[in-house]
Amino acid sequence: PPFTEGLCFGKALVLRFLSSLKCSLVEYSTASAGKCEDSGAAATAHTMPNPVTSHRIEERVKSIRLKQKEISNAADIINGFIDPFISHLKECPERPYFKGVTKVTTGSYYELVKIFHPNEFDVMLALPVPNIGYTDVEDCDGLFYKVTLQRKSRSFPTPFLLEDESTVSPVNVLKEFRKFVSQFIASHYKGKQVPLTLLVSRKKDRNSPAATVELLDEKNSEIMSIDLVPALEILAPWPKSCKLGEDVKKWLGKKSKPRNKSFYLVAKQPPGKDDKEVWRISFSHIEKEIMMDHGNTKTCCEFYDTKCCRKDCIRLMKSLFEDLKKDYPRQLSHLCSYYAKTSFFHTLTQWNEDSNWKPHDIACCFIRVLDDFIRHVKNANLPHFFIPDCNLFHSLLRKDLKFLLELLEEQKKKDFF
DNA sequence: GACACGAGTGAGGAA
DNA sequence: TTCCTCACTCGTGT
Repeated sequence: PPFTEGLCFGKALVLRFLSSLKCSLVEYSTASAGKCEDSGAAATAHTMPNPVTSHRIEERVKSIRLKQKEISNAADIINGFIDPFISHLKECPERPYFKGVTKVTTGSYYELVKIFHPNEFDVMLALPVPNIGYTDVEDCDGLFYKVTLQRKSRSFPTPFLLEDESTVSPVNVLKEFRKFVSQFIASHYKGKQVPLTLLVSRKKDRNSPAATVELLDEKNSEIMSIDLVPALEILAPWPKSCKLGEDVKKWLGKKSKPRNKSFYLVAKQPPGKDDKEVWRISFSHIEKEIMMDHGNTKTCCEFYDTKCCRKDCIRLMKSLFEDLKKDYPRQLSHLCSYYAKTSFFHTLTQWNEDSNWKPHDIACCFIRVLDDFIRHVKNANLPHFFIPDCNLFHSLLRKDLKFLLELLEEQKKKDFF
């Protein structure tokens, strides 16, 4: 998505991020600090933060982790909604076409990298769709697709099709799904005394592929939300433009082999295009697998002495992003955590050895992850992790990128290096 | 073969 | 380091 305003990664912001660690900022200094160096092929020297800053980063990591008690409460509430919802979805006689859905949990909570509070949940409801064909939309770098039935089928739900009886319509699927969610909430909670109010959100992003269910307390304040995303599950091979590079396969090969080779299409349209009947590709399931099985060796994170700090690094990045967005909500409205995640995956691919991510090196590793993100901004190029030719920064305005680059370089000079 | 259920296991927070 | 809880996988029964 395009940035409509210049980004402001000012010194004050990062100061606030660091000062929230309850310590004063101590400048990074190449004179007083050593260098983080990698023993592997990806070796690039990164300036290492001094011990005080390292300590602050370690404390920050501890403070942003989810609390067990909150997780228990949230799991109670969320599963108390999701499980009956999915059962109802599968059994609803009026909408038999939802019978085959499977639950695919995605997003930061289920990737175990959610920070601060367990208040946002993402669940994809995958509809298997055999015998469909897809063609990519021009000028969208392999991110968006049109979906059609390969042959007419009486079993395929007609409410999901356009008048041509062949085009699978994201607008219709989402409309039907949202209607279903609203009806479920109305019927399931009718007459029951529940401490929370549930409603299908109307406030959020109009182009969201989800039916967002908000859970409100007695004062009508939102305490958590669930994004329910209907998705087409395509069992066919991935589109030509999508792939996992050889370096990724080598790195993940020892720990994990993505088991679910299918891919998903969700009802999200490209920004600035008139055609609404377009699907966006999603690899959330693979992203989750990478996040969970991130190690180069099979034993990574399985024992106390094989722990790594990869997940803590993305948690720190997310907390930095959240702090920035809190201070500049309008200017940073288009800055999304997916950029951090994508850049992080590229860093993991380059620094693939578990020895690069020792827990006591957390500060150094975080700087490395942040540095890599800055480099992507500098080059105005952040390739989608699964679609190498798709630049996620493509739609950003040049002047905004230039402005951002200047700020980041100033940032590096003043605070980090 | 599809589905539901439950035991076993891993991840991560708490003490 | 151990214990506990949640989420997930996989085997078993229907």
